[in-house]
Amino acid sequence: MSLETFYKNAPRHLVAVDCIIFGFEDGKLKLLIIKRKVDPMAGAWSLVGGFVQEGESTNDAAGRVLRQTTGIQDIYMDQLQCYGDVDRDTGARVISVAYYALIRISEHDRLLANAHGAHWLSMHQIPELIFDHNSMLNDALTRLRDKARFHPIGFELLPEKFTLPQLRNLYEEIYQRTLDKRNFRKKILALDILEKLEEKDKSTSKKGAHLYRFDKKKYSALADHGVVFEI
Amino acid sequence: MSLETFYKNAPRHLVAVDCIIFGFEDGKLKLLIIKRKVDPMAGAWSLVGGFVQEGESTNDAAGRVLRQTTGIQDIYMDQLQCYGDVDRDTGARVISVAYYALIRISEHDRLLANAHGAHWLSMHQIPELIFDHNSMLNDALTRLRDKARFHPIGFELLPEKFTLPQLRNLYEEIYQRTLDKRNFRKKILALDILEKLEEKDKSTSKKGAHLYRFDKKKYSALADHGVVFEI
DNA sequence: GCAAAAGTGTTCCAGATACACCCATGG
DNA sequence: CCATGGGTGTATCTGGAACACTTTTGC
Repeated sequence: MSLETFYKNAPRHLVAVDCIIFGFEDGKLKLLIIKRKVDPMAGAWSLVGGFVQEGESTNDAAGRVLRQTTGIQDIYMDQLQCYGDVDRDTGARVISVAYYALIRISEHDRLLANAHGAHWLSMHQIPELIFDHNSMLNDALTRLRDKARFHPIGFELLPEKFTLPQLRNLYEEIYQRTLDKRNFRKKILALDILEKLEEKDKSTSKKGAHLYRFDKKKYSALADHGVVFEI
Repeated sequence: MSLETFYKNAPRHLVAVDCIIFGFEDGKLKLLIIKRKVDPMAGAWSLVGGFVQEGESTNDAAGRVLRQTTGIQDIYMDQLQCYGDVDRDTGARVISVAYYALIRISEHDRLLANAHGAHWLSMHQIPELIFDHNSMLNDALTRLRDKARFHPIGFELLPEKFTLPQLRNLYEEIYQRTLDKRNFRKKILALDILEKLEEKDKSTSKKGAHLYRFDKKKYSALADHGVVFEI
């Protein structure tokens, strides 16, 4: 078979990306979802997504979708997996590549998000989503937990300065269980990626909790190599 | 935007599946690869793959490709991830979904494989593969190791009856390090998924090693729930 | 002065690791 | 009888888990 016929005879498909966008705010793990604008299922809740364009990699497509919705770029994003069932999209046969992203809610453009009809909802408020988007979310949560066991990705969700109780709270949200204060503190400080600041955050207690910042160099070294970071 | 234009205006893409097919034979972890039949890169080594057809899910496509090449079905297979770079295939823009499979070499159809120009090569013999197939293989190896830490998938690669030294050997191949005989034996037997047979395999020693078979019920319970199975 | 959250060490236990000798048998 | 790979038990160490009281300060 010639090159021509090999590629020319193959069927072509619509390919989309869908983004599971996690954030952390008010001590809750949240998800950014939108009201779908087009039929079928117009008006229903949906992950943010879009079609992969000609000359655009799937990674780039996911970055673009995220940027268009939240206004930010250069954020943590990983491919989850491809969803390729024939009938998953009731409007047409669409193969979707799902990505999950971790963003600092404080740093994103709320106005832009609102303009796109996007909303941050905490995990227990998540409604029925269109198509297989609830499955995607579940898979993303599983992946997030797996990933967090060996990589300190939790930091991607926090503002630049944060307190240890905040960080612990984040992991409690991710794993849906309480964590021992002392053990958590011990383990996290042992990683030696945190810089303790003089400032305190008194918003949640009279005594105030020390603010920390992570040491970007040490942090990225760990993030790259992968650390055992069981909580 | 109407349903019509939303889906109709979106670009369509060639979508392929590529399979990283692992096997285990003669104490070596092996990979099934073929000589590519079409240009570009005709004659070069390649993973087995094919285009996703209309009305065919990506999972089904991977199953079909595997069946066509090896003659077997109902085997362990998982999606690895999607490879979506624009220029990854030099013949055309093709988005590929990679799958990895674990098969018992003894049970597959060698004649069929040969007819397709397929060859089993052990890991250290793997040549340069086309496109991004070497990356896919590396990613699959990483995934295999991760998966094997918590799921007893190693069994998928062995014949029905196997000896403990064989099983240990398999894990040594997967992890590329030697494992302590006694500790391995202790841990594997503690899982309580093995049935010891009376027969011995004397092909590798005068004394002979006991053959084992795994208890399918207990095995699948573990495989489903996921076990901590650190070696 | 008291309520409310932050911060701090030690003990215990389980599971991982390290390690050396005897066994069975074919040649 | 000996070479070869199979099979077995124990001591040690490390890291995770459990656990309660003191500190600070705004009200």
